[in-house]
Amino acid sequence: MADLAKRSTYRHGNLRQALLQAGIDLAREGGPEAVVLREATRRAGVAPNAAYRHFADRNALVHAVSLAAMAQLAHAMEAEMETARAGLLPLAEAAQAACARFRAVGTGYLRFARAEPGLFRAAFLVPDTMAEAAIDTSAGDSGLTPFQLLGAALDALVECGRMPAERRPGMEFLVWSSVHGLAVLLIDGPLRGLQPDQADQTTHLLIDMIERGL
Amino acid sequence: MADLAKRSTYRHGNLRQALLQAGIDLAREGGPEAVVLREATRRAGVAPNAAYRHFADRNALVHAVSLAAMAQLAHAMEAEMETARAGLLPLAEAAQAACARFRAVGTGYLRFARAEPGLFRAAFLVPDTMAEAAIDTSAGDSGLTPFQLLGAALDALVECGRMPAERRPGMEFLVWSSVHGLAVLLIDGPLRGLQPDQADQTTHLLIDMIERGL
DNA sequence: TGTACATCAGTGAACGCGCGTTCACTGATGTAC
DNA sequence: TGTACATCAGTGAACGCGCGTTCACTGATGTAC
Repeated sequence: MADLAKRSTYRHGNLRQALLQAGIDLAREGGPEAVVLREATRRAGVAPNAAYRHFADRNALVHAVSLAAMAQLAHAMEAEMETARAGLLPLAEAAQAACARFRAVGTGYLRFARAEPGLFRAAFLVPDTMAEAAIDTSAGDSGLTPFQLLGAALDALVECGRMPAERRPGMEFLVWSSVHGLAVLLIDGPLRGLQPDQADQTTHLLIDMIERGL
Repeated sequence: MADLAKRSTYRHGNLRQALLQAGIDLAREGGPEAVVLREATRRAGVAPNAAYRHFADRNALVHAVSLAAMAQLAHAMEAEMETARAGLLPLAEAAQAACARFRAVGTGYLRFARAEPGLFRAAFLVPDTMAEAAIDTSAGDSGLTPFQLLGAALDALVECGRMPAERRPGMEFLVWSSVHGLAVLLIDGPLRGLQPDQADQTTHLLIDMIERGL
């Protein structure tokens, strides 16, 4: 940040934060495997081993970057939901609002994946083995993780009768799979050549298909 | 293969094939980034630079491995389709057969991903930028790539009236996304902790959801 | 059928690279008296 | 208010590692005469 240039003599001040930010930048540019300890210290203007005052090893830095990336994903989804909410007529019925919210969850997810593919990939290192790791510091302003945002949107669909309650259990995994798959194919996979408007269109069609299948 | 041990003096005989096989083994064990030129030559019992007689560079080897992995994926899907076909009653109607075939495509895809996660990941380096790269040497016995197998299964669903024709265009991308996403979440992502039977169950539910959404 | 020769698949040694990590250190800062 | 001292964030040099790749070479094989 501003600190990076300012520092002329040593005694850095906020090296941990500077290293984390450098790590985030690296992940943004090249995904999680591009988070290289030495490069992070270079960007922070510091000797390579200084990093070990703040992170146990490279893995600890990557993990911190991953958590930050997950939080950014949550933010992007929240922003998309807010945009969708604001676009509704004041007296929209509950069902319409729930649908719009659900679509915004998916749209926000895919928007972030396409805008920040490196961070998106970095975000998916963190849940160490279980989906239960959703209770994390990887939340957005609302305090919810991306996974929880999706769950809440599905709950709303059930409440307003837009989706049968007996299908609700486990449904977040199915919806998540669908949206995540498109994200991966778009940013890493064989669909990476698609034009932005084609990608938008495909996103729209995918969410249509999911809605039909709820 | 057998050659690997047999070779005592040099003049290898089939070094290209041996290197490719070693590369496939490496990808199986650790994904595409584990395909290391030097290790492949070690396994083939040959000096590191000997590889350059048969592959332009490391990338060329990885690419060949990736094509082979894609072909194995196609094989797994074909096998699953054959199993499904054999399980039908002799006089099953077309709609039932088409559904079974469609489900087998998805099930086979996910089965391969879970059985061979390293190869599965390696397979997805190959389509260089476009989905058009589907016309490749990455086909199975039927001569069809995984992508084409899915397309054919969808065509059959349209023909037997199980799916509206106007939704057919582009549908393979949507179905592919859904199935691929679950594969990624199961092998790399937050769902990697699921028990095999839970994964089976989720696979089943996902394909149910897709069928409803066709 | 025998000999000279070109080919080219493999050898062996070496290169430069950037990485993560460890070591013994130094000197500015904050604290106790 | 001034001084002695412990703390600890950063330094500088070095390590071993495995990688991809290049070089000049050698010697078995297949071919032309």
